[in-house]
This record gives sequence, structure tokens and C-alpha cells, in this order.
Amino acid sequence: MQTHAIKKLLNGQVDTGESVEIKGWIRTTRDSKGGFSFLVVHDGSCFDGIQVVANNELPNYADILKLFTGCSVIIQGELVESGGKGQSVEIHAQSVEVVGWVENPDTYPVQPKRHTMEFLREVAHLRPRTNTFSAMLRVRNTMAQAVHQYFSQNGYFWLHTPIITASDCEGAGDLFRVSTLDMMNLPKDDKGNIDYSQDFFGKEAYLTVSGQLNAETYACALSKVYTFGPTFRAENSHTQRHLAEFWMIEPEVAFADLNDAAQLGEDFLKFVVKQVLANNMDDMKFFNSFVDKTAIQRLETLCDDSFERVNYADALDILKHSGEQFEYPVEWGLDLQTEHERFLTEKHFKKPTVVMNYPEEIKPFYMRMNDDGKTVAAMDVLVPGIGEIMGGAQREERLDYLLNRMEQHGLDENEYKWYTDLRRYGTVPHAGFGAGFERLVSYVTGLSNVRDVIPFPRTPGTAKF
RNA sequence: UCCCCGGUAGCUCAGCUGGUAGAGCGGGUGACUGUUAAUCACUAGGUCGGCGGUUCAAGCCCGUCCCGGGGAGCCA
Repeated sequence: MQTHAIKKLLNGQVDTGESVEIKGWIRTTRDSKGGFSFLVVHDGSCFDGIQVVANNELPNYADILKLFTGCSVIIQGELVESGGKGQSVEIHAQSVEVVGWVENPDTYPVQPKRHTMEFLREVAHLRPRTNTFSAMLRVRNTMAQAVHQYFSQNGYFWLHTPIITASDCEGAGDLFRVSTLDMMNLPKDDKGNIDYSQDFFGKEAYLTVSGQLNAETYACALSKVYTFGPTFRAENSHTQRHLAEFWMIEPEVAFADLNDAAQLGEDFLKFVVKQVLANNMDDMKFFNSFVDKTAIQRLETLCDDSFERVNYADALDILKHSGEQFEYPVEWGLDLQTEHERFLTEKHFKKPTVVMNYPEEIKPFYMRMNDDGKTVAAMDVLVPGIGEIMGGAQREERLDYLLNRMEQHGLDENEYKWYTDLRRYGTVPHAGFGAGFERLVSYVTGLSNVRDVIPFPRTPGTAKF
């Protein structure tokens, strides 16, 4: 007898009348005093479970009556057309083996009822057994696969950039230190400062906040590369959009400018969304019903419509003449606030919006200076409901401009020699962006908190599980 | 880091101007049923986040700390 994923049985890939075996977990049970029980069994292969009918001729029927949400079972039986409403096929059990009981049904946290997301976060090891989190992971998986599929199909190479880094490229203050020094007995130098030359790497080291600078090196040789891996920020942020550990996608393309990066971001996002619509409709229907009534429509619109592109300067005009009362001022040289970004994408354009060419003083050193001398070739991709979902730029490929901007930002040229070398030896215009994977998953599923689209969220004060 | 809201049964919550606790769901038992968020009856289950204070009396008022959530900033 062959073991089947429940997905195959429900899809009609196995004929009725065949003997089948399934392995999974009980979701609900309903006992009939007519001498049989209905068991709904899930194995995670798809959104739905399959109904199993077990009757009192089974030798362990007394045990079956005690089955409870969460018990693990192996069931053998015949796949038949269902005699009841609500499902096309079901299994008439010839054997029900209970593999694992639920120790105390009274305290098993995942009850067949609605829970708050806050409570489920506290039982993150058991929340995958809920509809919401199993659907989330299937969608997340589709999206992760789609990321690699998209880049692979378009000639990109996947580059594994380091997790541990010694260059604090985005400025200090938000980095996790990596050290093997004995914190109770720190080595000091003459001046009484901690002597990191005695540390593992012989210098200060941190968890990466971005693989971009490393990715640029390979882009300047293999033309099109991307990274997709964990990223760490020690920011003390308490919002629905921030994690201390998250996954970031960073493509980097040689011989490309800012418009190429914007187009890439749009094509990439549409591809990933289409994959979800093509492969996870059951999961999306669930999110559409119970999480966000506009989820599916939002994704379909995204695929059909082209993204709006607007210059920072023009965005300021739109905001100034909007008639909206904003809490924060709209002025040249100030970054757009969350309220401004959301107005643009949610109320004004009502679709994904790429804001381009920001004032140079509010953007990092590596972004390319525009000909106007006051803006850099930066872009933020904004989507309704989330705000910023990607941030990118054309990189400064001209050595003198780059050194100039590094000096302005107070960066030590020697620390970045390897980076500036790219401009000394065969430099090319190149561009790329960074996309927070959890923000993408949040956008797609409608789950508004990124803590609920990653299996085990890390946030300030919380690293359980 | 700043501002706001919350912490009462396994879960979701109610609890009035202070008088030492309630419901629904879930669990258990029973009735009924090709059921499917089943229905009905009965039942068990609580150091009211911690500590301190006010009071004859605190879930409720005051102080403080801890935890959770939302918003801002920072960003992806």
C-alpha cells in the first residue's frame, strides 16, 4: 500500500477504489453514535485535510473515540467518493494507528477555534498546526522558490555573501557584535579601550546588515548576481514591519542604471506574485476570507498594472498640493515619512509606486550622484498597506565621486579599499536593490505583522524557540 | 528610545460609584446525529502579571517593575 500526500488524494491524482495510506495529524473529530467517527486529518501538503470515516468494527475503535485535535495517526483504507456534503472524496479506514497522543487535551494550545496572533506567537512551535501558519509557510515557500526561479531564468547567479562582516557599511549603532572575547575579562589596550586585536577575527566583527557591497564585487565580473539570505539589524524597532533577523533579496546588475533597477524590481515582484496565484490559490482564498478581504484582488491588480514612477521632487509637489494634513513637514531635503509614503501609494496612485532620485544628503554614500549635483539615483518601491518594500539605487561607479561621498560620510577610505578597487579596475555603471522577504510575504498574504510570516521571529527582547 | 492601549479560567473576553469572580469557546460526561465552526444537557477548571501602598475591605484606587500589542523614529 502506498503512502500518499493528502494533496494528491484531494486533487484526483489517485482513483477512488484504491487502497491508500496517509500519515498526518488529527484536526477535528466528530463521533456518531451510529457506530462510526469522522476524523479530519491534515498532513500540510495542502490547505485542506481529508475526511476519514472509521467505524466500530475497527479493533481499536475505543481508542479512536478518544482521538483529539493534534494526535498523530497513520491511516490505511479505501479512497471513496464521499457520502456526505463538503468533500468529494474520503477514506474509509481499514486501520487507524495512533502514533502520538496528546498528553493533556485541556492544555493543548492549538484548539479548533480562532486564536489571536499574539497568543500564537507565544506558541510558535505549535502554531504551524493552524490553518493560518501552514498556509503562510506554503506561500512563503512558493515565494522563496520563485525568487530563485526568477533570477535563474533571467541569467543571474546566486551569490552567498558573508553572514559575518567587519565593514559596518551602513553606519554603526544597529549592528550585532560577533565576538569570542570573555565578557567578564575583556582585554584592554594602553588607553583602556577594549583590545579587539585579540578577538577572533583580530578586529571588530558584526552580523551583516546587507550583502550589497559584497554582491557588487561579483556583479562586476559575472554581470548579474543576487543574494538571498539572513540579515540582522539591532534596531530597537517595535513595529509590524521590523525584525532583528530577516531575509533579504539583493540583486546587483552590471551595466545597469536606476531605471533598469526599477524595471527589475517590478518584473521580479510580479513574477513572484504570479507564482503564488498559480500555485497557492487555496491558501490565498483562506487569507482572502479570514485575513484580508482584498488580498487576491490586490495581487491580480499588481500583476496587470504597471508601477507608477515618480521623482522625489514631483512626489513633494503631489504631497504639498494634496490638501492632506500631515503630521510631519513636506520639504526638500527631508525624507518621506511613513504617512507620506502611504498617501502616495494608497490614496494618490492607488498602486505600487517607485519614488526615485532623492536628495543626496539623506541617502548612503554608495549611491550615484545625479547630474543636478543635489540628488542621487536612489529608489524606494512603495506598496499599499506596507509602505516601503524595496530600496535600491544605481551605485556610484566614478572613483572620485565615490571617494568624495565617503569623505562626506566620515568613512575611512582604507577600510573600503576593496570596495573602491572596483572603481579602479574596469569600473561599470551598476545598480541593484534590496527587498525584505518578510515584507513581501506580508504583502502577499495580508498578514499585517512580519512576525507572523517567519517561522520564529526575532525581535527586541525576544529570541525564544 | 518616545507616545498610547492592555495583562481576569486552556483560549477570547465581561466584571458598574471599591464589598474577595462570570460568560462564550475549548476539555470531561451523557443525549442525539453521514457529521463537517454540529446541536442540547450536566460538569470540572482562577495566587485577577509581580512587588509595595491606601482602606474595615482592592480585580477595581495609588506607586513601581515585568510582559504583550499599536503608533512614531530607523529601515527592508
